[in-house]
Parts: sequence; structure tokens; C-alpha cells
Amino acid sequence: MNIGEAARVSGVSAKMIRYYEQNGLIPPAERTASGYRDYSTNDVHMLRFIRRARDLGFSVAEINELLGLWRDRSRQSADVKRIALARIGDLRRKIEEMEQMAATLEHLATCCSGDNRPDCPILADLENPDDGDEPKRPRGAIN
Amino acid sequence: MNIGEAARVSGVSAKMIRYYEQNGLIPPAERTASGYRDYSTNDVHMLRFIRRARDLGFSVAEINELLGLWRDRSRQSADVKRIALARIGDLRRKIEEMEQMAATLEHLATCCSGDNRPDCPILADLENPDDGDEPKRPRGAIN
DNA sequence: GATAGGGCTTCCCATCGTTGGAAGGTCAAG
DNA sequence: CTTGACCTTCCAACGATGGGAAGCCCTATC
Repeated sequence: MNIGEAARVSGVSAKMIRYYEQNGLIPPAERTASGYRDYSTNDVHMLRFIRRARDLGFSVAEINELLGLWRDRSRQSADVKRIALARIGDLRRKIEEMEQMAATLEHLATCCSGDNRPDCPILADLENPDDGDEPKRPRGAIN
Repeated sequence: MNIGEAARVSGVSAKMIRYYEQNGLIPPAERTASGYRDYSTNDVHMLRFIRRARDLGFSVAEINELLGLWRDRSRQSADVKRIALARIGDLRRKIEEMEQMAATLEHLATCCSGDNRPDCPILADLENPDDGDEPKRPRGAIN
């Protein structure tokens, strides 16, 4: 299938597909005799994976690393496992933070459920979590 | 406390604090007689909240909205609740996606735990989730 | 065969969040 | 007094993405 269809079914814009190819995130697409990029369903899977990972805040570099786990047949399995586990750790941490945030907002929603909202505790609730002093800062992954 | 200390304890760089102030995300800081910005612990809470929200992928605009819930005393409680619930929905959705991704990576990690890694199913596992065909696309957008 | 709508390429520009630096000045603590 | 932290304003860059223009080629349809 050509780039337009691949974009449609993967949810990644044609522009970004070309961009990813240019930056080595995906291998250069096959070309038809007339020079059109030609995508397999496998390529589409890769694109979907990329999109999902981007949606979750993974940087392109990180996605590249993840795709490498699958791509590089030559890679040490221990390496693969290590990287995967590290990413899982990141995810779990972020999930926890998100749950905290959701809880805070839920508290806000219920505490304000009447018509007379009291002093809303968005901030008060959020000061306890670990961070702030330590600059662990993995920062949105991006970068 | 001055901006440096506020940055230190909030985990938001001094530069970003000024940037947030400039963009109305936080109200202009008090100033000492000599013109230094002067931050209260409340301000620090706000900064921490901002940082946490940014880490979770909220855009500055969204954070502004959230801070507004707490800031604007004049706001309709129903409004506050609506927005909070919407954000909670976003979070829950993202948490689910992250859990899927973590599961996939876990599968990868265990399937590759031996020394002979098989065809890794990163992509195969990821094609089933809803998206891709339907263009719900809050994100990248197709073009 | 002509036309329209993709695709191809290479540009350049804009956005957002963030960081970095320079320059030139003021302040506070040693 | 010196040093470091702050003040200001600027300007640039990054990564990821979107938008567009220009010019040319391909494909499908009438």
C-alpha cells in the first residue's frame, strides 16, 4: 500500500512517516517501480506502535530503542530484557503518578460537588509526593 | 523565598518559573523592595503541581485550566466538576494505554528471557487495540 | 488521451515547551 | 569588596509536528 493508505490505517500522518523514515526510526520503505513508497502490514504495525508510544510520551529516541529490540536480531537477549524492564519501570512510575493526579482531581470534583465550593485542595494534596526536592526529573521522557 | 530557592524546592527551573509567570500560568510573583521575586509555600505548591502535570503530559493550556479551577473563586462549581471529570477521563484512558504497553513489554521481556529470543511480538500484540482504523485521534491527526 | 488527485522531492515557516546563552545591571552575604 | 545570585531583555536552538509551496511524475477515471 502507498503512503497515504498507510497513513490512514496507521494513524500516522504521511508527513510523519517520511520524517520517521528520514530519521531512521523506520527502515526506508520499499519502492514501487515508479518510486512510490510501498508499505506492508508489518510496516503498518510498526507505525501503529510508534503512534501509541508517542501518545504515551515516549520520545522518538526511546521508540527507536524499543523498535531496535525487535529489529536487531543480533542483539543480546539480556540487553533486550534490560531495556524492556527499564521502560516498564518508567511506565509503572508514570501510571502511579497519573493515578495520584486522578485521585486529586476526583477529590476536587467531589469536594466541589455542591454549589458552594470550598477551598479546593488541588495543591495541598499534591505536595506530599516524593519529588520536588530531588531532581530525579526524567521529564516527560521527551528530549 | 527567592526564585532560586523556589526553583530548587519545586523542581521547576527559575527560567521556567519566569516563563510561566509571563504566560499567565502563575500570577506575577510578589516582589521584594529590591525587585526580587518572592515566593510563598503556596506558590511552591502551585509550581509542583505544574511540574507534576507537565510530567504527566498535560499541556500548559490544560494546566492553566486546572489551576483556574482552584484560582477562580467566581467559577461555577458545576464547571469545575465538569472539567475535573474530563481530565480524570483522560488520565484513566492514558493509564489503560500505558498498562497495555507495559504488558506488551513484559511479554517481550519474558519471551526473550532465554538466550534465544524468538520473533518478538511487540508489534503483533499492539495491533488489536481499538485505534488505528477509527480516527479518534486526539493526537497527531492525520493532516 | 485528458484531467484530477495522489504521490514524489525539497524548501521554508510556525508552533509549543524548554533550555541555553549573552549582555548589562542590582543585590546580599561572605 | 568580591562573589554569586538575582534582575531584565534578547536571541537561538531543540524535538515533534503541522502547514504550505513548487515542480514533477504517476495512477485512476471519464
